Amino acid sequence: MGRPPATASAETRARILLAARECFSQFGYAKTTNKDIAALAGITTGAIYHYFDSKQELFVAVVEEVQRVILDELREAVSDQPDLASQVRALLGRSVELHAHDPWLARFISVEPVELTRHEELRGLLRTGQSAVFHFFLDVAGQAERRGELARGVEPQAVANMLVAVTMGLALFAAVANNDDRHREATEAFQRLVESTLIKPARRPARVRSVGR
Amino acid sequence: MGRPPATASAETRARILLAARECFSQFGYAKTTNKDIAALAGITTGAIYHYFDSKQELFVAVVEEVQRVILDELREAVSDQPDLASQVRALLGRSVELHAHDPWLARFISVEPVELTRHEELRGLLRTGQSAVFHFFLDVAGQAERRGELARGVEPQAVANMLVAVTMGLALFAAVANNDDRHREATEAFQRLVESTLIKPARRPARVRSVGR
Amino acid sequence: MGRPPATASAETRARILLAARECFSQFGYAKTTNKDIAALAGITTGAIYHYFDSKQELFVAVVEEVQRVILDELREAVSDQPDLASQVRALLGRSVELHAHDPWLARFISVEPVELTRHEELRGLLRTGQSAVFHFFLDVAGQAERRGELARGVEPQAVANMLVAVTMGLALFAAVANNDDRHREATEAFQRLVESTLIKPARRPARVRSVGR
Amino acid sequence: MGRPPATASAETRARILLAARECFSQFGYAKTTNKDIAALAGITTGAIYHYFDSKQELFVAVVEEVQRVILDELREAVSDQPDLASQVRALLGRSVELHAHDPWLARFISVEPVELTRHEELRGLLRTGQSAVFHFFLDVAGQAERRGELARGVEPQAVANMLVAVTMGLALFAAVANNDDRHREATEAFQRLVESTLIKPARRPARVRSVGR
DNA sequence: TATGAATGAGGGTTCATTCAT
DNA sequence: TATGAATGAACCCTCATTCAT
Repeated sequence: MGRPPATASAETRARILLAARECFSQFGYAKTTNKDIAALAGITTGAIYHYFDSKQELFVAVVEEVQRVILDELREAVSDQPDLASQVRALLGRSVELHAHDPWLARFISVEPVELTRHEELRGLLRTGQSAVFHFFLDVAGQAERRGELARGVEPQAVANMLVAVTMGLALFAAVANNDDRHREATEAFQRLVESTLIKPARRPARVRSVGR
Repeated sequence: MGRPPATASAETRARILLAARECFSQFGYAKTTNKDIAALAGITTGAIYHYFDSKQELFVAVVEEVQRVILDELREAVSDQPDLASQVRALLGRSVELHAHDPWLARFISVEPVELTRHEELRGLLRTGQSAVFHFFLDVAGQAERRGELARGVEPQAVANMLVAVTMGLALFAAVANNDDRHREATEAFQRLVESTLIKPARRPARVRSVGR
Repeated sequence: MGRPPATASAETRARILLAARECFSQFGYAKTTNKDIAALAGITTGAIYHYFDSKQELFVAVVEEVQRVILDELREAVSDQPDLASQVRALLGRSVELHAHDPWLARFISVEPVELTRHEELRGLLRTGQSAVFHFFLDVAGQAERRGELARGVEPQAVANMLVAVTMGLALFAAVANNDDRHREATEAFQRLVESTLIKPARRPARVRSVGR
Repeated sequence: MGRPPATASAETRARILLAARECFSQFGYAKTTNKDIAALAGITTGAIYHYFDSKQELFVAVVEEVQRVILDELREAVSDQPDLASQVRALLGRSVELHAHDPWLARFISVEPVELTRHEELRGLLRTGQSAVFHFFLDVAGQAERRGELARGVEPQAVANMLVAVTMGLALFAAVANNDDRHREATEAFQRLVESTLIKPARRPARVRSVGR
């Protein structure tokens, strides 16, 4: 209030973070140049270094910010949902909204784990774990198990893994298709799968067989 | 197959393609250097240019090769499967096998669409469409619809989209988790979802509501 | 001295000069950054520009200040010494004291001529000549000649050149060895040379031959 | 002989080393740019990296080469000289010749220790010790002691330190004065000091007093 | 007087690409 | 066919300098 420069400064920093998020989402870490980010933020490349020590640090700052926002969204979405199917529906719904409303935010979460896999320098800088989202899904699946919603022999961990994979896959699909409607369609189809209303039950239901080897 | 005297030249070209596939899978297009590829192929960077006009051309050559192989695998996997659930199981099973047997091949299919999105130069060079896999899944879903396996109001396109998304998601998950067992678990969980044996039916099944907005 | 109410401003300026002297001595002109100097002076880089027009001007200000101080020291040291050998001893002794007491001041005089050679921009800005120290030594040698202390055929200029070279060499040595004791040892050895008490006279003294070509 | 490319390559490498030696001597490590070196060597900056991993490695390569050459010169100069005074004369004479014949080589040895002091990154890369020249002088002084040429109480180490300091000082002087004649004059004056023929003995020789503290 | 945000030029370095051999 | 020397553009980053506050 009484400190305009600090305000302006914080605002610039936020603009850089936002621009970086968009560029990294769109082009990936390696292809994004400081010039891209600076141009989008309306500054020059040198100014970035007043706020972040390096491109690497900027990337992890984006990661940490996005993780925080996404986790808040996810947590809020599942609260008050009575069972797993509703929770998943809520999550997917929130995810679709996010994609429509802030594509770069949503896409970033499918970009981030890949970049962290590719660039070990980045992994080392990340203070928060990489697996925050996984733990969230593990929580959700664990609670479902405790409520007796999982079929016999189904491990919560496996469900969490699957949900992580599907979430990333849908985010990736949204990024690649670049089409909100197709994204919603795909999401809805998955939701029906969860609710067993996608595919008509076969006459003689296939016995559960192991997948793979 | 039918040309026994495969020249040394053809062999070198194959080695380059293989090395490129691995590097692109692991590091992405931008971070992979010609030197990386050459080193892995046991040659020098200059030699690459006897076989491919540019790094870009090399990438699309890998794309086309991988698409061919993958589509063959997928087509073979679904043949002789009577219904959608079995087909999906067969696809997923084959996919898990591929990941275990040739990780770089399998991972490449989750890398490729992202790279094509990021680098428009590459998109322009691709002779085959980017959506070969999508069309394959559309076929599968269309046949299921014609067999009456899809619930009322379910569009085959939506199912295809969802299957593409889930497939990419699982491939991504395999790449990121770098753990064949977790990958299989996640895949199996999804398969149970398809077969409605993952989640116990809720007492009063939630009405099908639209997901998202 | 005669202006008691030294303003805070003058004090800041002095701090900058001192910090600059230390940084330039230690890192040289090119490697020293304004930030280094500002940090050591306890201010920010912008403030430097209230006192000096540029890094270059700051450097020459340091040069001029150091030259003044050093020349005062040297002049005071030689006064009241009856002959060349005593004068040299006095000079060297004072020099050793300076190095022990204010290393950065002393080292600066071996740094300064090199920097002026390397950066012609700096040479142009220097108001005082570069050769003040040389002229001082020329004076000393000239007086020795007039007192008949130089051997036949020895030019005072040559003696002055030699003394400049040795002085710089010892200063350089002090900076590099970073060890006051070794510096004193070396200085003392040179002093004995001047007094002909370092090396025992050879039986048949080598005839004076020209050095070099 | 039968390998022209290797020859051309080695020749380019040598040209880079030579250009680097000159630039580092003239401008110092920090101010010398790769562009300077490349231009002088008649190539582009990128080519430097075919031969040296970094500017730092290039610098230490120059150091090691120059040390080798200089030490060979010094060793050859002192061989066959019967006593310390003659050895010093021979060394100084050779040094003057070097300065006249290859200024950059000679000047580099006064630049090198300073740069190593300023840039710790360089120190870490240097495989050979920094003190090769010092050890050489220590040898010379040690032999003189064993021949009984040093006055009572004179440590060979002190003599070596002094000789190193004087040598560096003369090299510095040559670089700064940029005048072969003045350099020779100064060197000759020092040589006469060694031979006690510079200054006439004072009537009452000053007692040997400690210099400094 | 002093700050610190911002600029812009330039430095070291990488790398796809070319080409003589 | 294959090498590896060489180029030149582009990248990340630094830093002297300016200026609004």
